[in-house]
Amino acid sequence: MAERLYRDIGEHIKEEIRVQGLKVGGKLPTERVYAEQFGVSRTVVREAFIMLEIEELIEVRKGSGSYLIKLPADGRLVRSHAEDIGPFELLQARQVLESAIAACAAQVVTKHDIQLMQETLDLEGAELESIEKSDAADREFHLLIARATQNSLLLETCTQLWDMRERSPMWKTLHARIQDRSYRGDWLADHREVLAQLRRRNAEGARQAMWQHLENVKVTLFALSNTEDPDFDGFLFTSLGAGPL
Amino acid sequence: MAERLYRDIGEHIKEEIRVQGLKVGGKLPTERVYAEQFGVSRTVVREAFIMLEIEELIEVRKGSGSYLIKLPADGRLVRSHAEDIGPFELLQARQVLESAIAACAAQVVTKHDIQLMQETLDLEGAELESIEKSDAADREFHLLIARATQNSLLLETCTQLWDMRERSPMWKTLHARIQDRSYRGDWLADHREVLAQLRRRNAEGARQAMWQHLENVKVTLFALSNTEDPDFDGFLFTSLGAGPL
DNA sequence: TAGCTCAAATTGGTGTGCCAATTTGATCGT
DNA sequence: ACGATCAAATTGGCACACCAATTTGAGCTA
Repeated sequence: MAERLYRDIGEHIKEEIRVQGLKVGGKLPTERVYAEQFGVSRTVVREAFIMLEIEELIEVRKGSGSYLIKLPADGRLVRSHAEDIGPFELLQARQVLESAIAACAAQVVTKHDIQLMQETLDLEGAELESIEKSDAADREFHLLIARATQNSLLLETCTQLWDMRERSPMWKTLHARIQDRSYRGDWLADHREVLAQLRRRNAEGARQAMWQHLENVKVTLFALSNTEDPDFDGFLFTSLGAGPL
Repeated sequence: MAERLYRDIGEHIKEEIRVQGLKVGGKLPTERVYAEQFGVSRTVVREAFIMLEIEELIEVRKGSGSYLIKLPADGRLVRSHAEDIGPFELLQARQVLESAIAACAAQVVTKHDIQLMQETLDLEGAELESIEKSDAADREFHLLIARATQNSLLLETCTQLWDMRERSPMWKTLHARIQDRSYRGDWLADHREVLAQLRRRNAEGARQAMWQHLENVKVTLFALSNTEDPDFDGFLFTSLGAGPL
């Protein structure tokens, strides 16, 4: 396969770097040198360099040369933009992070925040039939909690976690399955419990309520993955770890 | 801004994809079309396509065209906010999130993880004089904890928080101030306490040790901001909120 | 001798042309 | 009318040539 030639060259260059023991900060051979060494045009080497640059392995300086930023990983560690993450891994991360965020929010939440959350849950309850609407309310509720911390980074983190859901094509499949069920009612009850704890300014209670909520979601997901076609089973178990609290 | 032209074009193409609502699986305009549209050569567009390909946003098929694999995330979110975020807000977010991550890690940490952390702390202790070295060890220790959860999203989140530090010009100022002091020794003791709790697989202990560590860092930061020139005072209080636990 | 200047060499940046794989659709045979 | 075939159009793959920024060092000057 002559296709994706720049990838082959890029991997060869990585190997070359490893073998020759180039130090971080050191200078790589020039594009022309590699071009001759591998018997390809400089264009291809340049493309390979771009690949290494995107992977944050090298830095390219016009008129000077290219320099090693960090040693290329042998196996697998490059993951600048979190990609193929399974729903379980995502849910576990949300469980760990959002329960902490809920505990934080409980200590600084305002009456206004509480009111907004209440309205959102009312909406979620009223629109249980509409997947679109109740799902939007679901997301909104979680983000309102993060917003209540008044820390933009926590809100940002939470937003990223939720955005990641839409990016995964797998989530669409799960979505379709959950759609047929009535777990949404259970989850709404979870949400109400979280809100109740927030109302009482009970940090530990909010943490545990949020933890339990996402535990329930995980269990649901697990049940779905077992009872139906096992097309995406390998997908689920990227890692489990971490029990409650 | 003639340098790194392919990056500009690549970002423009991402924006184009978002704006025009191209569906996943859909076909992108050809390299030639983009070349004309942006007024650059096809070579540059090709490089931009390679960038998107490395980021796993598109798939390039010879003789056919390029196809969207998933919607590009709006990268402006993190980066645009990164500038406006004060050290206190960042530290608070780290306190909330990293303490939860530490609790999670305590439940699944392996002997090997513990060993790596121990070595990192030994290094941190040995290099207390070198700002560079001990700071790198500091970062490494925190990331090792996140890595121990075996959840790539938690690691990713933690990494983003630390990367944000470098992005803030303010942190350099703080860095220079802390450099003169010997808080590093105190923080190393904090780290050792966290590691001790992880060794005992004590989730609650790890959570509180990490919380206390970052509380100490916040206090240090606060002290520095009061005793010295008040140039960056307005900078600090973006939000405080959230007490311990 | 130390330092400055500037031109040549080095190195990455970009544009153009042609090649190869794929797709498309018109044409021919049944 | 249907389908197989194949040639032309489309599209990405690659090489080469030239441009621009940077570095280097020889030679000049103080």
